Amino acid sequence: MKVEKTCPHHADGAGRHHQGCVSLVPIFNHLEPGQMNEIMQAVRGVTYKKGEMMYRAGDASDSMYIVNKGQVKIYRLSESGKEQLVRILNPGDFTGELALFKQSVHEAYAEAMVDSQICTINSFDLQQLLLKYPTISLKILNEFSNRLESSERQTTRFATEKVETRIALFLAELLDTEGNGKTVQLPMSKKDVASYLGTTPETLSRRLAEFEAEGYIEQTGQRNITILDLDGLLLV
Amino acid sequence: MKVEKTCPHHADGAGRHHQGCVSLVPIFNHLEPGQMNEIMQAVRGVTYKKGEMMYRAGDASDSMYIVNKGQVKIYRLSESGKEQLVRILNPGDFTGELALFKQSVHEAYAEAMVDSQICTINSFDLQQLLLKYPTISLKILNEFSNRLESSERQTTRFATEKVETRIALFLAELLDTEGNGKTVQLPMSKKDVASYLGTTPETLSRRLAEFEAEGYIEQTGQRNITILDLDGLLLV
DNA sequence: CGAAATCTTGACCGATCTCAACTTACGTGG
DNA sequence: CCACGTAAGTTGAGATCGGTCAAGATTTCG
Repeated sequence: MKVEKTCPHHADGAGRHHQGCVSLVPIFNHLEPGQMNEIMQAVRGVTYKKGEMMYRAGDASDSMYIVNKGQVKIYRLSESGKEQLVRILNPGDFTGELALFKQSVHEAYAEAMVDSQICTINSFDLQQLLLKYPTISLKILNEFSNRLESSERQTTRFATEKVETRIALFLAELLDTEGNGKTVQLPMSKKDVASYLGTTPETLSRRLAEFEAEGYIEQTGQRNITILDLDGLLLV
Repeated sequence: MKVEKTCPHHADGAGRHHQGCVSLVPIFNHLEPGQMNEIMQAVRGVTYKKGEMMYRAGDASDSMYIVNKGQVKIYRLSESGKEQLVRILNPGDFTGELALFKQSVHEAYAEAMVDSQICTINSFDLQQLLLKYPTISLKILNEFSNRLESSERQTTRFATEKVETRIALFLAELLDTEGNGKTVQLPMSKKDVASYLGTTPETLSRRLAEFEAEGYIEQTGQRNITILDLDGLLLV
């Protein structure tokens, strides 16, 4: 649970670490070098070990977290205590946003899935930057738009589609997003996929077996799925 | 389907209509009069009759819509064609945001539930305003944060709670938001509530009848519900 | 190599959807 | 202001989807 600070930018010569960190963040990478430097002043680097929590539901929220290296999983607990995986952050993704623009507490949990390097920006400092460099706001607004769009799409799927269909759509999206030809690799364990899709590992396993029996897909290894008949899959 | 333009701001003396329109919009109402005038230059007023569509899924999206008077319902069709009500816009609320920051098409439908007055701002003009007055961005970011938060909360509920619990939570939230004492008034028909909660009118009707039989609530009229035992309701 | 986690498969049960009939409320026009 | 037609809401019966519990297989990692 211990948090180690890395690349403390006040230490001599350590600033370079931030260069790598900040410049790979989409919301900042359009700025000029001078502005970039100013941002680096506000950014702190932190590393988390696998399994460490970045924040928990109920924690006060006062920073934005940007993933520099590693992978972070965001999940929620429902009112009745069940866990649902909300999303996985990869390098360049950020979180903490929900509470950045109002005083509040986190509603979700953020856990490092592997050893990860995270950059944090204090909420107040970020607001100052946004006021000074309005283009950053547009970037963030754009990111929020996308996330909101996909969250509402997801909500509608949960509200109207059965599990079988949600799984098929998930596979189709994977194929679209990061498919190499016809094969997709699950970005997380099947257990986590089940949580993400609002079902159980048992049901996921059964449905995938069905898809395979019907010739729509082929499972090889534990995380690789070849899509044999995308159209058939989507007709389910 | 006919759209009538009202308060055309180029016509003499018609600007006053905008004053009322713009000033009641939370994202603008912190600005000074001079800035407000500039914004009014970019805003157009439009009225929609009950049942008219403001936009449909697939339409190109290039404006932000702000409800001045009336009520607008936003809903989606899932991949399999089922409808889900996403939210209801009341005066001061806005929509169209998803596509404002990237070229894209609407994924949802916006329909006037009653005769409504809407203010629209062209996407390009809005971006100029955001760059000029960064505080507007912060307001919108704040609004997006809230909406994202509630959308993800909703997703988690769909993913993990059964219908009974979702209904109970919905009632509890209504009570919290706009409850006068112990009585809530449904903001829409039960049919729409069912759609919003991702269930059917039949199931909603049954569960409410159960709640009533168990003494948690009392239904009077078609849209009024008195909460007799909130704790009992939430334990369901 | 062994413990722990993940994944799979089976059997069962319960929640919710569907279809259908009926009742009630609402809006329009006479 | 009432009557009618349409939409909304209710209630019942049956079918199905998906969750739970349990056992076994497989994988991973120390």
